[in-house]
Amino acid sequence: MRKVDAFKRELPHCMHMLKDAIERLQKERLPWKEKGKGQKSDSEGDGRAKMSIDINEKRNWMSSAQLWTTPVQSRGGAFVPFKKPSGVTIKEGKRAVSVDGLSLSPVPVAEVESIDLNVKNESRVFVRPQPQQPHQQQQQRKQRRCWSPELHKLFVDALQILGGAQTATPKQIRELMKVEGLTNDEVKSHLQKYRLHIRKLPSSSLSWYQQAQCGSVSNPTVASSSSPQDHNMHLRGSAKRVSEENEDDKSESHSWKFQKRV
DNA sequence: CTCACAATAT
DNA sequence: CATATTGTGA
Repeated sequence: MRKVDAFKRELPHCMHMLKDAIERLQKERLPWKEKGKGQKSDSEGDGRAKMSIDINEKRNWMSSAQLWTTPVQSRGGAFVPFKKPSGVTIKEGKRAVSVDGLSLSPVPVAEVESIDLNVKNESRVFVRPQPQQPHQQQQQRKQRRCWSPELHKLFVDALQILGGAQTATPKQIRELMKVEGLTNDEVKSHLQKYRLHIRKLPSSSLSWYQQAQCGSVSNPTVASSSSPQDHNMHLRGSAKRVSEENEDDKSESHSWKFQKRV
C-alpha cells in the first residue's frame, strides 16, 4: 500500500509536466492560428485549443471503457460477468467509480476543462468526452459481450436443437437461448466464429471454447480461499465420443437439405 | 507482433 | 442471414 503514496506524489508531477507541454504547444499554435479571422478568440479560442488538446490526450487512455458488464438475466449466478485482471497491477483506484451510472448516457456534458488541481488520487476519472464532434460516428464500439462457458453451452444446445451449426439461424438461436439482453448480432458473431472453428477442427467442438477470455481466466477465487480441497481435475475424457456438429449434419442431412426452413 | 474474439460493415 | 473487415485485448 505504500505505492499509493508514491503515486500521490508522482501524479502531480506528471500532470505538471503535461500541462507545461500543453501550454507550450498552445503558444506555438497561436501565431498561425489567428490569421484572417477576427481575434476575439481571447478566451474562447484559447479555451478551445486547450480543450482539444486535452481531449486528444484523453483519447489515449480512454480506450478502455469497461463499465457495465452485466445485462445478465435471472438464472442464479453461474455467470461470471466480471472479468478480473489476473495481474495485481496497481489498479486500486477504483472506488470512485460510483459515478459510472451516468457514463453511458450520451449527454453532451460540459466537460472539465482545467486539469490544474484536478489531480485527485484516482488514476482514472473519466467523464466520457465523447460528443466532441458532430460526426459522432456511432458512439464508440459496443462493450464486448462476454461469452461465458455457460452461455456458450446454451448456445450449443440451441444449435443442436436447430439441427447443427449450418442450419441454425441467429435469430432462432437467440430465441431458443432465452437469454435476456442478448442481441442477434452477438449471436450472429458468435455463430460465425463457431462455424469457422468447427470447420477447422471438426472433432472437438466442445472444448475449443476453453479460453473464455472473460469469466474465468487464471485465478478468480484465490483471495477468498474458498476451496482448498478443490476437485477440478475430473471430466475431460469421459464424453469423448461426441462428434457434435459433424454427426449432426450428417445424421440429419437427409432432411435439412430440402427443408425450406421452419 | 501475432492471434483470437467480438463488433461492425458489406 | 452470410461473410468480410475492423478494433481490441492478450
